[in-house]
Amino acid sequence: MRKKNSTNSINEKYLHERCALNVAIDVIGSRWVSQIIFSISQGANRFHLMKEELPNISEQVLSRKLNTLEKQKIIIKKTIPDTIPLGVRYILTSKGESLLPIFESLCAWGKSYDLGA
Amino acid sequence: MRKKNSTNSINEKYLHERCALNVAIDVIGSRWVSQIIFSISQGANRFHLMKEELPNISEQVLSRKLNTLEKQKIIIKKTIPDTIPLGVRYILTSKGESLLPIFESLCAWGKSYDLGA
DNA sequence: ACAATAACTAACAAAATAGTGAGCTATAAA
DNA sequence: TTTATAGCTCACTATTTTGTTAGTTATTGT
Repeated sequence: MRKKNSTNSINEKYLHERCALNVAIDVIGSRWVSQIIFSISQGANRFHLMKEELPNISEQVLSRKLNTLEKQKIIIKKTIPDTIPLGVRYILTSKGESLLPIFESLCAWGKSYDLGA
Repeated sequence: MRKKNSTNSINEKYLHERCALNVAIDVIGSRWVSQIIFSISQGANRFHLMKEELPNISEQVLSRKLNTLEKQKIIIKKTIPDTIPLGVRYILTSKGESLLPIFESLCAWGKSYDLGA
């Protein structure tokens, strides 16, 4: 649980108010998140498919990240009718989709950085 | 100190190898970092100027972030000759500069997200 | 002598994030 | 009846990141 009045929280709030850049970074800046969004965009849009795509993630962590992304309206969770056991599909919202080109820029940046350029 | 063989570290490495996007996110995804880079780009390129720009940051944290950014070759530290006490100026490398347009995209994204669009 | 400034670092504590292992619901197939 | 699948959640520990407090070096101004 987050402490509402820790300096940590206060600073987070300060940065969010200072510039929306910090809001964006708090959304995409934690582990697995960008990879999950990318996986969904590539069709790995169900829990078990993501587990295959990201073999090192634990179910608990995957579940937490998906819940957070849902709260942030980056993804929407839809149950798939008439499936047994009941299936769930995750869909990117337009907000989520609009991150994809930014991910491409970051990826390109990271590649040239890796090469020491 | 980081533990080299924690699952945490192993997963970090896995993600870096998987896609350079994750490298980029590890660079810009921690607190204050984007704001520091932006401040330098705007001319707040000395320790005491950054403290003014970011009144809530502690000196220890600022120092740590600057050292990390230097190791990552995002910034370069230069002493200013003939200043007393000795001044230090931080300069963005081309790698650092090339983050600025990405920050703008993220900022724009964050703004529309804030508005609930 | 003492305070002030610039630019830190060290030792530590607090908070937050990431990961572990078990368990749950429901159905159906072997 | 046990096992399997899908999609989780709970209580917990480990690890990492953030923040706190005090102190350092060197020089000038009072």
